[in-house]
Amino acid sequence: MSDEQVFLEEYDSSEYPPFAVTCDLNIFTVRDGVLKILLIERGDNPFKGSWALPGGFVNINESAEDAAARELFEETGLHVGELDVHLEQLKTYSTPKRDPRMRVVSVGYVVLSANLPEPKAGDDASDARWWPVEDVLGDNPEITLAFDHKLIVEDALERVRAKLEYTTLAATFVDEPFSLSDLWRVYKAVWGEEPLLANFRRKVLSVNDFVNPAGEYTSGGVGPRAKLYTRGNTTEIQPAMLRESKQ
Amino acid sequence: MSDEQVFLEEYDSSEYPPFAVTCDLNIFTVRDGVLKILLIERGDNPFKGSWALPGGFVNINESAEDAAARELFEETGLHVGELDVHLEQLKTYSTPKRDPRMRVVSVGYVVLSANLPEPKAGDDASDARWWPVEDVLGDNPEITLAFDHKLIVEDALERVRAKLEYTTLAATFVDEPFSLSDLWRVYKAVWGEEPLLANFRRKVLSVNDFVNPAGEYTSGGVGPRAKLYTRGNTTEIQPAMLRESKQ
DNA sequence: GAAATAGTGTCTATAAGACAGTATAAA
DNA sequence: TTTATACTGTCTTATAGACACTATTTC
Repeated sequence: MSDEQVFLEEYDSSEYPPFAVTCDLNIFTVRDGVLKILLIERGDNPFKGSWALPGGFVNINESAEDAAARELFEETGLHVGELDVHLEQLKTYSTPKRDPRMRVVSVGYVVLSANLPEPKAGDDASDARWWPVEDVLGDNPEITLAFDHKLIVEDALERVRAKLEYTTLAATFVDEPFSLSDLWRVYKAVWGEEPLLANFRRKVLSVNDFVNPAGEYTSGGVGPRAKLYTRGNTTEIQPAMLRESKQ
Repeated sequence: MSDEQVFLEEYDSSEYPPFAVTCDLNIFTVRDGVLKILLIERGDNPFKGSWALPGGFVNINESAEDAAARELFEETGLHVGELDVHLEQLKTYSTPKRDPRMRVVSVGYVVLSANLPEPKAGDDASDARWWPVEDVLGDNPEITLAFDHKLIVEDALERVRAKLEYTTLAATFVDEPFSLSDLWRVYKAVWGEEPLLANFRRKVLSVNDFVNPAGEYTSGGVGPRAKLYTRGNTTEIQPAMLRESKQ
């Protein structure tokens, strides 16, 4: 046995402070032109009756990313790796009293996905539903967030807003095929402000492989038929498309 | 006692997997026109003789940020809150076998600071020194990184490079007062490419309150006296100053 | 025809890339 | 006088903002 192997055999890890590690998922979708986030009403203490981000404990033999992907599937049926599902790490939250039960460090994640269905009630939590992000972060008295989850949602929203500026992630929010107006409504919903549609069209079409013509057109509705597109393979928008509030 | 208080009194947290939580610091400085990172040679197993990021265990009653600030002070004498010290969370690393001793989740941080002194050897680690980042990430056989620290340094470097594009953080790398050429050399060292000096000057001076004239001029050296500046209060550069490789 | 929507074209302002050119100080 | 450095100016190009305008479809 090598020196290092002997060391590891004899190593006693019990002297270090034990933490629980969890993941919290900010799952966003755009429905009816509104940015929404999936929250779960807590059926148990602590924070019984408050709303919380979906998530859970990281198992001893999995990474936080794996735990996040697992929880995402359990909660929504979505698989990471599908083209219209995006998962990324947000930030880690570790203030000592953030969970009154025990010492918990939580790794936050952001998930974007196209038009997700209404969650079926009574799965494992007492209630799960899509909330408009505006209600969650505003002063809607119907909803109180558990733990430090309001802070986490604030960080997640800013991350998503910023990412639409310099990545093509907006396209993960729409079902294929989509029109440029569909994509424009995503920006409108996420940013809470509307780029001028004519300039928006010019920008999107000028970014190579942001969207590709699907060869189809819309039918029905008022006005001319809109050309439909599918998602391209480019991930970055260069130069960025800036929010008005960032200029 | 309230329902929630009773619940917390009776709560048994022992059923959840115990993790150790650490922080790892990527402490960057620019010395002699070269971007350098502080590494510590491991005197003990595991990875004895390899180089590792400074850091340590998060205590049960402190946040990961507090632990990072504490370790930074222990390692360098720097206090977070000083004007030329910047600390920010990078990312959390949690793959199951990343530390062979035990299950460790590590929160990575990035620290930027002006021209730091050579660390005094034989503090608590067997050896501590500034390594050129290029050597650390290149194939210099003199240096092997412990754990997944090479991956962490790669992420940290990309973070710092990106941040110089859209923030004024480059100024935390220079001692006050500084000339525009000093600031330009920071960009050159971090990016590994040089923006055209004339255009760089125009850009920096066009960003309101990026730098402020100190009213002084350099003395000595070849050529005309350079005007000196101090750091301004603006944190964002809008529009960003892009690397050539990002265009 | 009115209204909503899809899409085009153009004028202007801003900012960056490229680079020429002037001035200053030390060796 | 040569060399390195500090700094200014200008021409061109790329891009975004603003907005007018045409075309198509439903009611």
